[in-house]
Amino acid sequence: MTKITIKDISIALQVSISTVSKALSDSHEISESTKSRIRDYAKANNFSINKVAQSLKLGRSNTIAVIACAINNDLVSQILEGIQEVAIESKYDIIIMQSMEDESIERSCIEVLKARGIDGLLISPVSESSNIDMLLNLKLSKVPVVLFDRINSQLNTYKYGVKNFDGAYQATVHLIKQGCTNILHITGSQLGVANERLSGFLAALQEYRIPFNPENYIPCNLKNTNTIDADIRKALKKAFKSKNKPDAIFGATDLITIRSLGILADMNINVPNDIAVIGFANTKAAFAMNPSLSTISQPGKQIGYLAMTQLVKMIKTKREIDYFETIELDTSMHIRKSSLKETRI
Amino acid sequence: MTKITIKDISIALQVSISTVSKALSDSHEISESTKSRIRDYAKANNFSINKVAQSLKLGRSNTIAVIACAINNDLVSQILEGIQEVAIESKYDIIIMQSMEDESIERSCIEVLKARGIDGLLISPVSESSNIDMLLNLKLSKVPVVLFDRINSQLNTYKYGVKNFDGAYQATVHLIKQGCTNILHITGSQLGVANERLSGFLAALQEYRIPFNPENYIPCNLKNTNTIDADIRKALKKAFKSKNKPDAIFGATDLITIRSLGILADMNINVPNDIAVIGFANTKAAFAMNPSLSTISQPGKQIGYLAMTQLVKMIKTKREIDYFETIELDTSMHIRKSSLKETRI
DNA sequence: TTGTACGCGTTATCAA
DNA sequence: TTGATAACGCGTACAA
Repeated sequence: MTKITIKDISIALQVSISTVSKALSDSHEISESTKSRIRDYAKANNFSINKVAQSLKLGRSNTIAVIACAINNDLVSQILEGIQEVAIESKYDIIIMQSMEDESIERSCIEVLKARGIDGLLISPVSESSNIDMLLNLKLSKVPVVLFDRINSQLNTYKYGVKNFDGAYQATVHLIKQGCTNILHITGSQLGVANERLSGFLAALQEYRIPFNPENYIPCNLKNTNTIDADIRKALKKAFKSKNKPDAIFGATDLITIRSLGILADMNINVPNDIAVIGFANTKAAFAMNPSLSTISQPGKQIGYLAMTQLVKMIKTKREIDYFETIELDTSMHIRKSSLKETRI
Repeated sequence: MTKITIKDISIALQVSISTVSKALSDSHEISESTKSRIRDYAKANNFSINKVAQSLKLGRSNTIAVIACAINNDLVSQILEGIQEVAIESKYDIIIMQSMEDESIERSCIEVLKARGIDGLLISPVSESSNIDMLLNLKLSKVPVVLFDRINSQLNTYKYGVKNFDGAYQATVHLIKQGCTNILHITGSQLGVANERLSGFLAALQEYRIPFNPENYIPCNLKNTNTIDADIRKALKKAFKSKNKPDAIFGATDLITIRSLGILADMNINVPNDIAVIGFANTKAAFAMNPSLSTISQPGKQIGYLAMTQLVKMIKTKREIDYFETIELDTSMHIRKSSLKETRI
């Protein structure tokens, strides 16, 4: 048994190819009787339409693509959930790809997708300027592009992310209100959202008249867990050797914050009493940490939902769009045990 | 600027379409001079070939698809890494989809992929018998299918997973050697790999002449974290109220084990002294738990690598294959603090 | 070395 | 209500 086409059906049923085509798309031009004959035969021989030919003919594929830097984190999976929800309602197929934080992989993803004729692209770019040319080219080819999460790209289009400044500010204020005055900010050296989070952190310090010690700014190499761990461990060792020991950590990402917690446990440093910990994180395991991890979390599913909804809208209104918005949603703070000084309970 | 085709190039350069086609695929039939003229023009106008038309013509798409039940877990992301590695060398594009543990979503994924003309499919099926008909149909349409992770499907093809029995056996023996005799096995009610893991668990008990208390078998509803948490919490409460309290937990999955750890912390039950914990898990955060989580982990990347390599091989040798293997790799045990009774240190 | 002509499977236009 | 035909963009015999 091999693939069967509408031509095969037309021969078997002694009708024309166009009749079959119309019947299968439930055209009003075809009588109910022939429609059902054709449908029955199609089902019986489990015919499935050749979408490749269909795409070629129609000039659209009913497919959108998502390019994320990595899909092995909770924020991205939550975003994908939101995207899928819209996709199912709106009957779009989704292609998921990961750029692995690498501009050249990102480039080849975009190339492949362009060649494959997607109807729209959702992307969280590797960096501020990565593959701008390609994305621009897509836009010019009438393929709408919407950004999510990493919304610092120079590309002019719709962007969906969160208020990184505010989230960082709130987290820092929370720590300060716990009595912390010597807060480490562990972050990434080349992270798109790092600047805003740093700004929020600094703003909170300033607000409460807490001097900022440049040594407390700790950028890590986010390449992999080994480099992250090494950088964190080194910084913590140094910090705890100094005269005025740190009393809190504000982590800029999921991974940074979680690894910090593990390293502290390994160093036998008590959290939250010796040092409080809070950080940006969407992990579902925050609750399962010990102490349970306080987090600033992002409305991942909603980001995906909104971004995809906008993309679909742009696909359907083919008209050229020159007006764009950047939507920054609120983060939410989840205070658990890791940032609650026990004297305060 | 809109999309440009080889026809456009042929007109601009005053050559025939076929010359352009041949030139772009570096045919020896075309002179170097025309080749470079054509290539230059193509690059200058950032031409990208229409893969839809190409697929239609060639009858293949140079694309393989991966269907996982969910991509928000470390095992799956590691498997995807392995797959991507092979894909990059062998120049295949990858489409990733998730079935969300739902047979009907799985079905529509397969339908879409079949219609879209993929060259091969890697799938971790929702259940033992889910969509067997569709997968069989794909195979009969000469689209090779390779299974990974959930290799209990009735489909007859290559399958790549791990020795679940052995992994469970080792974990249980480890607990027994720590002095545990009243071990809870928390698992999933409808999990493809659950039976083998249960068997390994029971075999270890029998080996060490430890009677099995049926109450210690705790199947959870894996639908979401709420149902999992509720089931675990209920079971733990009950177990700790009984005369002979449990002294260990062997968790069947990532999520189960991690949630158990969190719930225990929440119940103020000391791990590992009150109760030791070990479980199947590939999470990178095991280290960051407190106590750090002992795990049985799977060689995810290798599973992906091998499965994809086999798939590519099957795609290239178009010949009908009727001989298949099931490859079960070794798991590895990582003993951390959660399963080490302190009296033993 | 280059060009002509056909077909992949589908939809759409127009005629019957 | 149905059918013949052209076209989507590309690759490939075959002819020149």
